[in-house]
Amino acid sequence: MLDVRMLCLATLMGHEASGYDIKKELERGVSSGMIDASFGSIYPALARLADEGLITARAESGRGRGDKKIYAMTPEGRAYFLRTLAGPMPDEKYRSPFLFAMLFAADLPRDQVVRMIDAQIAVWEARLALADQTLPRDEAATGPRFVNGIAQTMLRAGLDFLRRHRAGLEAAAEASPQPASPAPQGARAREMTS
Amino acid sequence: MLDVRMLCLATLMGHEASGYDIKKELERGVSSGMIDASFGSIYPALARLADEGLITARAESGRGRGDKKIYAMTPEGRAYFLRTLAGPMPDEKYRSPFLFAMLFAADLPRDQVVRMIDAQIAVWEARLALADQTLPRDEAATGPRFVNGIAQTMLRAGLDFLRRHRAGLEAAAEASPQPASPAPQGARAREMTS
DNA sequence: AGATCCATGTAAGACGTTACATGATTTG
DNA sequence: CAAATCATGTAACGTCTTACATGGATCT
Repeated sequence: MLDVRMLCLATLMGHEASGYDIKKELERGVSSGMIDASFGSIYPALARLADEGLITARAESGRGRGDKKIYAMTPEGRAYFLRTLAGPMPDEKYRSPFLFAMLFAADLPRDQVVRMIDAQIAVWEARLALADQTLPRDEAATGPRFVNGIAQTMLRAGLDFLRRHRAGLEAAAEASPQPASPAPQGARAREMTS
Repeated sequence: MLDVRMLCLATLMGHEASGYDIKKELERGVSSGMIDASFGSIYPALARLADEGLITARAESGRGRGDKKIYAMTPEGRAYFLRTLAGPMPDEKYRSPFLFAMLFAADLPRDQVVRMIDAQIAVWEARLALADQTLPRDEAATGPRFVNGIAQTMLRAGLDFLRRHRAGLEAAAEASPQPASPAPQGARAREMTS
C-alpha cells in the first residue's frame, strides 16, 4: 500500500475533494515532500475507487467555474482505509540524491560539495518552515501534530549537522586552498569528519 | 538520475563486482534502506552500461562456483558518474508508511498506534546499529562517514521523539483505558524497545 | 537427499510520470 | 487580450518488481 489509491483516500478522510484539490493538498500539505502524485495517476485512481464503492462522486457545475467532480468517502471506504493502515506496510524508503552524492564527497571538488550542502540546507529549512506554518494550534489533530513534530525534530538535527560540517569545510578550505571545479583528479576533500 | 544505473556505477566506483555482489551490497551496505534494486533491473542495467563502454565485463569461471561476470569501471564510466553527480538531481523523497499511518493516529485504536511506534523504534534502532557497525575507523572514507554521521544524528533524534511519545501514550492509556478494537489477536512482543 | 546459497538472465505486469488534448474562468 | 489557474481526462512511455526458468555448489 501507500500508493495513489491510499493517498486519495487519506485526503478524503479529512473532507470531500475533487481530483484537482487532492493534487494541491499533496503538494502543499503535511505530507508534501513525502509523497506526490500526478493527475495522470490521481484521476484514474478516483474513478476506480468510485467504481468499487469506496467513494462517491458528485458533479458540481455552474457555480463559478465549470464542471467539477467532488468525491467523498463512503463508510466502506473509511473501513477499507483503516483496515489497510492496520495491515502490513512496506518498508520505508528514504531516497535522497543529496546523501547519495555525499557518499562520493572525496571524489568531488570541494566547492561543489559546499554548494550541495548549502542547497540541502535550503531545502530542509524550507521544509521546516512549512512544518511550522502548516499546523496551527489545532489541539484535536494529534496525528498531524505528531508527524509534524517528529519531522521538525529530525530536520533540526540534520540541519545542525550540516551547518557544523559546512563550517568545518570552509575552515579547511582556508587552511589549504583548493582550486575549484571539474575534477583535478588528485584532489580530495578531507576534513569532513568533525 | 539516482536510478539503477547510478546505483551500479556507485558500487563499482569502490571496487569491481558482479551483479549478485551489487545486489548484496545494496542490501547490507551504507545505502541500504535508502535505495534498493532487484536482479530484474540490475542485470539489464549492467549489460547496457557495458554496451556503452562505461564499464567492462570479465568472465570468471572455474574457481569455486561456476560462471560469474565481474564488472569494472572504465575511465569514461568514472567521468560519466561524477559528471552526473554534478548535474541536476531530483528532489529527495521520504516515503514512510509509518508517518503516513500516524497521520491518522486519532482514528486508530490506541494499542495499534503503540504497536506501530514500537515497530518503528525497532526499525530505526536496527538502522542505527547498522550505521554503527558499517563504518570502521577508516579515516579516508570521508563521504561514507559523513553520510553515516548525519543518518545517526537524525535517527537518534527521531528515536528520542518516539520514545518520549510512546511513554506519553502509555500514561494516557492507564489514565483512561481503551479496549483494543479490531482483532485482539494475542500477545505481542514487547521487549524490543530497549 | 534436501535446503540454501550462489549466479544469471527473461517476461509479464504493476505503477507512475510526461505529454497531449480540451476548455472555461479569472487576473494583470 | 494574454497568461495563469481551474479542471478533467487519455495515451505513450519508462522504470522497477515479481515471477519464472535454469543450473552448479555448499551445508546439514
